[in-house]
Amino acid sequence: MATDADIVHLIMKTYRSKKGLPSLPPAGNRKTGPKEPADTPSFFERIYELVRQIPKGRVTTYGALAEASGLKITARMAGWAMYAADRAQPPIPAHRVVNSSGVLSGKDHFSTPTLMQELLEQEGIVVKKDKIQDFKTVFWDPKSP
DNA sequence: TTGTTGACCGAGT
DNA sequence: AACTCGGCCAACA
Repeated sequence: MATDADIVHLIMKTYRSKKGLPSLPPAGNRKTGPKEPADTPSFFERIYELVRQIPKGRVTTYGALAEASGLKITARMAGWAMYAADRAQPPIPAHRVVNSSGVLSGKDHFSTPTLMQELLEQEGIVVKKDKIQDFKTVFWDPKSP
């Protein structure tokens, strides 16, 4: 079981240096995306705040985050915020957010094709074919922590 | 202004 | 289980 520090270290590998902010695309597949969290009066920080509360070994969904935020935003907007997750400070455990089917839909945004799955497995979560097993058990609802 | 694009979702087939 | 489809809405071109 990895410590929080280990996890943060791994996630940090995907970060561009803070000073070189403009250099975004981690894997070269980023087309457009949200501006810096600070620019948008933001539900960004609100979402990130919730993501930081997800316990190790548990996951939640974009829709659950949107609903729990208390803001009028949709799951799509939560996903939009996660698009800039690598710029969140302090870092957030972005690997603990999956879609409502338990699929690792955001895995392409990590530094390697397997990093997201590896981080989850380190926390004891079983992933098969990009899908979380026993999703109901592992799911954590930010609305009722 | 309009059309297109997403780390989405739920219902339907 | 694996698809579609309509709704969603901020940012871009």
